[in-house]
Amino acid sequence: MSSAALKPPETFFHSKLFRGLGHEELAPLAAICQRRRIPSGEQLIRQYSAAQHVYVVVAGTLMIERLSRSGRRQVIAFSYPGDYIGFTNTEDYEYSVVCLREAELQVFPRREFLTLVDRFPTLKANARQVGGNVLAQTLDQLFALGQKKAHERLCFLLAQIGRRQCGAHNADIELIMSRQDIADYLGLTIETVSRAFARLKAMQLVEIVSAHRIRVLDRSVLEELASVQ
Amino acid sequence: MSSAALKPPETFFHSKLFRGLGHEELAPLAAICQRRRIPSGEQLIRQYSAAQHVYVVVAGTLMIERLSRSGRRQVIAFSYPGDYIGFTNTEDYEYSVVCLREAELQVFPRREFLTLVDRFPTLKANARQVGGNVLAQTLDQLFALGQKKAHERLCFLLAQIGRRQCGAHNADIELIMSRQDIADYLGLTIETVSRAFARLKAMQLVEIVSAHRIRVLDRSVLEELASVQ
DNA sequence: CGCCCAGTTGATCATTATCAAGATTTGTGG
DNA sequence: CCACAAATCTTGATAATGATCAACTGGGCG
Repeated sequence: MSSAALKPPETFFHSKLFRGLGHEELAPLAAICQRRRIPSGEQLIRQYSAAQHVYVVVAGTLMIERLSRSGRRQVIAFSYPGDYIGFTNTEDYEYSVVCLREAELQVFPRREFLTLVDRFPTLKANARQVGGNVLAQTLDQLFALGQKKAHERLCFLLAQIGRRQCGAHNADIELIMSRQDIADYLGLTIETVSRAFARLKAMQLVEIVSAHRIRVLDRSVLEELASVQ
Repeated sequence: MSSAALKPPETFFHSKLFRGLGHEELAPLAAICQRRRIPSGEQLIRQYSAAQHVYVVVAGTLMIERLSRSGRRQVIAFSYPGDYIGFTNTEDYEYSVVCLREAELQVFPRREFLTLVDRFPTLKANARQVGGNVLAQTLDQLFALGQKKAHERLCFLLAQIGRRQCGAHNADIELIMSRQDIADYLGLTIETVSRAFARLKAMQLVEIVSAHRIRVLDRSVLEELASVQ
């Protein structure tokens, strides 16, 4: 864990949170920023623990999930580079965060970070927008779970991941998470997820290169089935 | 629509948003606050319209919903006195709001309201908490839709309404919304909702006084089935 | 009074879950 | 690098749950 104060500010450019900021804003941010590397499989945030930090994903993939006493699990989101994590308004985190693929994160003490958010209008506007995106994304997922069939929900996830990693080549979708993770994200079982993949393949919407690599053959139909609008 | 500037500040006390505020904070709030009465059935917010106002419910009940192009509907929340509405971080509302029971609202111009939020730390803390509650509530609903069976989802709604109106007598739950509204909130059909009621009755958890009045007979079991923790 | 609408109940169908078996991938040690 | 074990994923058969279609009930209101 080394201070990022010595790092060039370009490392901040990965997130919407820091878009349009000048050196006078980035410098104090860098001053309170630390770096953290999380190996795959490790937990970053434990549900119900005190919310002391805000994170920005620089590299890797993480999964946000919620467990109930009865042992049921709801996956809330998959986090990619540029996403922020832990920006809750409550005292405690209401979810756990685990690392799916070795990740690198920027770590900010929550209180100091919020102070800077208050001080810099651009940062504040960004934070508000990013916070709004989280709610919007959750509402999308809510719509998918409430109104869509299994194969439509899977399209919803594929389209979402496709949009996220469109910076890469736009042909293949890489599924870092397991079938169980997908099932718990979509409110299904692994068997139903597997059959939903088979169905999309039969519909010639996708080609299943491997269990974790999906080639989209008809993006427009995929988007149509995925649409929550 | 009359300005609330002339009204006594007690009318503000209904919402968490205004808890702990002194006169120096309430006065400028009152200065930008207007009152609005909405008749039952009328629309307060149209999906995708520009987010220009923030509302606080003083009386009545409203329903927040989202419609897709394909005609499917997801009900997102039912709003009771003390709740705020429209406090989005995006440019446009991503949902519609309709009135279920004649409502009275405080109306604040969004921009001016946010300026005051910035100026007053207590108000800011309150706004943050309330905003956090919305996300928390949406995550609860997400868990219910993803992980729970029909009768458990119904318990989730009943427990939620029970908590909201517990200021009243704690015996009966009044359901202002229709069975279709409940169905679209829980991601079910009206028939399944009806059968879920019958099941809870058979389990002796509730008594169905009338279609819109439910007597809870065993709160602890109801809460257990409703629990998302 | 009788219509209309919301809600309920019943019969049947479709979808998803569960249980079980096989296939494939991944990880590990030789 | 291969072989084997373990874990993950897929597929099949069956059961449970919820959706759909249809008929019926009951309360509110002209």
